[in-house]
Amino acid sequence: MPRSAKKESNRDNLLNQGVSMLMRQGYHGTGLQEILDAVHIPKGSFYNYFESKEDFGAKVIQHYVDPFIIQLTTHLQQSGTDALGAIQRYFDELVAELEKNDFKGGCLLGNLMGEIGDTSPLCQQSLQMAVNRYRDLLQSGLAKAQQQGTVRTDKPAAGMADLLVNTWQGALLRAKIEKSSGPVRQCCQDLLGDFFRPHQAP
Amino acid sequence: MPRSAKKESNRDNLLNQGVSMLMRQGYHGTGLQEILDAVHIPKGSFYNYFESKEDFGAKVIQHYVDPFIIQLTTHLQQSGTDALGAIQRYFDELVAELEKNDFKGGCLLGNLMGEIGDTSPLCQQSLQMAVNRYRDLLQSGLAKAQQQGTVRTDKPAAGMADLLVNTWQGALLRAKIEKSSGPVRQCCQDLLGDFFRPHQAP
DNA sequence: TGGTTAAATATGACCAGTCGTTTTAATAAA
DNA sequence: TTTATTAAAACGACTGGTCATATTTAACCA
Repeated sequence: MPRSAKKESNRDNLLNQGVSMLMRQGYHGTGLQEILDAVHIPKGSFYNYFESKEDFGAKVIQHYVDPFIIQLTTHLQQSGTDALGAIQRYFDELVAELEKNDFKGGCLLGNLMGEIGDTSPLCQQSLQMAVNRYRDLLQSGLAKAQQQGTVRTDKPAAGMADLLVNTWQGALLRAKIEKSSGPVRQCCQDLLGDFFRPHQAP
Repeated sequence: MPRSAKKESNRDNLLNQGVSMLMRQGYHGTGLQEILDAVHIPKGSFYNYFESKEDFGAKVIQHYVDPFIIQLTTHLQQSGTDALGAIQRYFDELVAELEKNDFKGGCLLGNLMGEIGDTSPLCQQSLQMAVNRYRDLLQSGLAKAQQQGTVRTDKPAAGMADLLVNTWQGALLRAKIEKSSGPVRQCCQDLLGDFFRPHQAP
């Protein structure tokens, strides 16, 4: 294996491990040693891949959000005539995975926004970008649903996307401490199934 | 000063300091030494007041929520004929304080739910109780508003209270990383000003 | 092509400092 | 004096980060 490929592989392993450990144990609750042990990379090598723990955290945040963008994009592309249904099915998948994980972890973005969102400038910027990417995609999906007549048009799609993201985050926190998917299911029902629907039947 | 009184005073100082430091820096991001220095209590004395850091965290959570309960209760009692208005004014005060603090900290409950909500059983239980107390009070306020005709009655007050709490938490996280009160203002507008309102004008 | 060297990368011992907690000694109350 | 409480020192483990050394790669000239 060429050297640069191994470096990339190591880097990727660190990021993947970082995602799962930072999500479950938090930023300050996770030591570098713990992550490095898990992927069998020596302590001294860490700083060949990342400038600092803070830099690593910022990169982990970016790395985290990619799969979600892909997942939601796929749903939106697959169901061309029913964007709202695509969004609903996407969130259903998230709920299922949350239940599979016994409500542990939740969302890395939400957890880190709370923990270091206003103490680490690097991570703050990374969180901003990640959340905005996600919100923008959701917004485009809701706009599509508006055109299709399944979502009310008297409110801007941007505002609804923000509301959906925020409520989802809050519901995830509740789900975490209640060990129940009730809050996140309620979130989807209240917003996608009620608030976002057009007032008048067509 | 009698001994027991001083002990209570020390205990209270530790809790107050704990609230502000845990809110700003998180649980694992705050050392006991830091808290003890701030209130001039020797390190060795800490375990006379609390069994462990985790126990301290759980007590801090309980201590945190009391003022909010009082504040909201006061608003609800003062404006007897307009419960919805009381809730709105209460949240307006929260927004104002958030702005005063430059969007730092946010909500201790939200931050700790994300950071240690599923790793510390003691704190998890304390978080559950604190959030439930708050949610229940909000629910009673919304139920009152329903009786007064200012809030829709086709949805249970309990569900709306949960939705409000969750959206507020998520909006606080967003406000924190965007350094803007936009998200929390939007939260109040969307829910209290729109979603919770009766469908038909009277 | 083969051999040499310089640059790039990987490594683990080690740093000073801090963590939460425990033990022990001093102090105050009874 | 006896008993209970407080405080100080010390504990081992661990923190993020550094650095000299070892190893590998690539560039060069013969």
